[in-house]
Amino acid sequence: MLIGEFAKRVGVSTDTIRFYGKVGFFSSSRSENGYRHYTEKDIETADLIASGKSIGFSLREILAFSQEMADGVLDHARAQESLQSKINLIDERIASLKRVRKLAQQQLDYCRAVEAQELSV
Amino acid sequence: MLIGEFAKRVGVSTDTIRFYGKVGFFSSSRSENGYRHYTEKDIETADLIASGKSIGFSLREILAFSQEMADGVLDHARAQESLQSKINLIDERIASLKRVRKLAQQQLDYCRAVEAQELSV
DNA sequence: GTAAACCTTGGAGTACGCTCCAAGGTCCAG
DNA sequence: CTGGACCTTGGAGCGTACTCCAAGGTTTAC
Ligand SMILES: [Zn+2]
Ligand SMILES: [Zn+2]
Ligand SMILES: [Zn+2]
Ligand SMILES: [Zn+2]
Repeated sequence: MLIGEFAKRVGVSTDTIRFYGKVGFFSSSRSENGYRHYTEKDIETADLIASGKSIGFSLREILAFSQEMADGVLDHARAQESLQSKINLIDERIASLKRVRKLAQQQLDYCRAVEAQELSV
Repeated sequence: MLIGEFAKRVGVSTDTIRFYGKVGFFSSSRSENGYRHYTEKDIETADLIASGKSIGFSLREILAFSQEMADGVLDHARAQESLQSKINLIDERIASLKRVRKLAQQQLDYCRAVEAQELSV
């Protein structure tokens, strides 16, 4: 499919798609008139970009990750090491999020308690 | 304490501290010669910035959050609503992280399986 | 054959979060 | 009173991730 349809399907602008292409994502095949072509696999890549971005990875990190997902070319030891370190990073982020969540929850509880006290006085 | 000592204690550059100050963080008290002063409370703020950043919040989001943490001035209903929405956002991020973690884990398992098969052939 | 709806490139501009000057004031030790 | 280690401001520059625009080629539809 062409860039307009592709962009609509993945929910971003055509400019953004071209930008991702420059970074190194997608199959980069063109028809004779120069128009970019996108496949279902590119849709999966776009979904991975969305996921990665939503959890705070940079486009370059996501690119490296998606290349490890492709595997086959890379040697297994390297790919496994990289995937494992990515998993460790994710675990750290989850732990961080939980810490901040706890902080927010405590503050929320505190705020409610103060409010209740104010109302009872 | 002065900016140099403060920056060292929180582990960032003095430029970064001044930048955070411009954004709106810290107590912004100065001595007569114009030097910035920082307190233990500012250390806590800096820690909050570090946590917030590590989990993908922007400085403005962290600023809003830290102001809600201060509370007292704001009305309770508003503060509670905002804290709750922040907790919901954190929960979404945790869910996203877990999804990507699962993807990575599957790929890792797959990579190991392929490697094992290659060795046995 | 021309209008509309596509596509192309390049380059400029934006917001964020720094980072690095330059030029100069302040403070303290010897 | 001079050197060195602080501090100040302002402004430039940078990497990331877009976003917008101008100028122009292609395709399809009437
Ligand atoms: Zn195609
Ligand atoms: Zn409250
Ligand atoms: Zn002080
Ligand atoms: Zn493998």
